[in-house]
Amino acid sequence: MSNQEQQVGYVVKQAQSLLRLRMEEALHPYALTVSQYSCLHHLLREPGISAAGLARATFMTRQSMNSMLQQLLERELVERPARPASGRALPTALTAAGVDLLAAAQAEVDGVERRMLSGLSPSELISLTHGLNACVKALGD
Amino acid sequence: MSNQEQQVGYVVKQAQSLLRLRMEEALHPYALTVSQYSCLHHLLREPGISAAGLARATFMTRQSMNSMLQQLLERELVERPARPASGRALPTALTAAGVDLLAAAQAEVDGVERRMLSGLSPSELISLTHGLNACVKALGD
DNA sequence: AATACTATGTCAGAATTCTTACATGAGCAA
DNA sequence: TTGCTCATGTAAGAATTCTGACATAGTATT
Repeated sequence: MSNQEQQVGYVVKQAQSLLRLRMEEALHPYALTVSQYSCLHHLLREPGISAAGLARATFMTRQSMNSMLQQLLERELVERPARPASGRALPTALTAAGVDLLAAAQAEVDGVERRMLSGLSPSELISLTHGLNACVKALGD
Repeated sequence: MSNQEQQVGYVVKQAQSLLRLRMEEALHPYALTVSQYSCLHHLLREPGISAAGLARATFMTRQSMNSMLQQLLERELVERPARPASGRALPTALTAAGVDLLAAAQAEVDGVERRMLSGLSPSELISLTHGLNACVKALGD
């Protein structure tokens, strides 16, 4: 293997790709994509968020998010009011079915994350998180 | 911000998304997508590789890679023989123009990577790489 | 030799996501 | 008030990537 591929950027991409693959496998029984799971996951923690805010939190465009929310609405996993109370933002939240499905799916995804970190000591995990956050900060505008 | 989002998986995704965004910006003047750049980058280090091997190295399907190679062939940045010498694999390599474009683009991308790592000490960088590689290993089959 | 298995390339179509564009509502300043 | 700016939602279309399927070539197995 070429040592150029050991550049940090490549390893970040490799880790993210593999994590996504394992998450896809874990979420398959629940008929959820990783993007859909991320959406539900964030909705549990920030109910009433707008689609645009949700898109920012999950690194998508607001157009893609609205497209995805349509599917989740049809499956009755999320709900939105027909009209905004004020402004244009439509506050989105999980339904009871959405909460239940998320809970089941999250148990699987948590297992994937535990597997990912299984080779790291607590101090190594702290170093990893610290390093990644430093990368995010340095790349932020 | 919810502390659940501080899970390592989320930070990995955040770092990768931001890195991709900065790379897109850096590559825009060269009319290269990040995927195309990754392809050219790997071709420099492993000339004669098959499209399927290239796909594995860049985390895509071989169908997508062949689709992308068509564009790079039309731009005469890469070249492939019309018929395989043996077997089915078509060995792919950079053209002189591909080497030149890659060199210019890589200078920009290297700057992005330096920026990403600018807040890390040498030992922190080693810890980060070590942690990411441990994640990859643990998630591998 | 005959068969099975694996890897590669390719085709067709679907799914996802993005880009571009426009309309609407809120806040702010002149 | 009027105009400007920003954020949100939405629509239409393009671009990218994936899934499923099939044919071919090499290799291994029986």
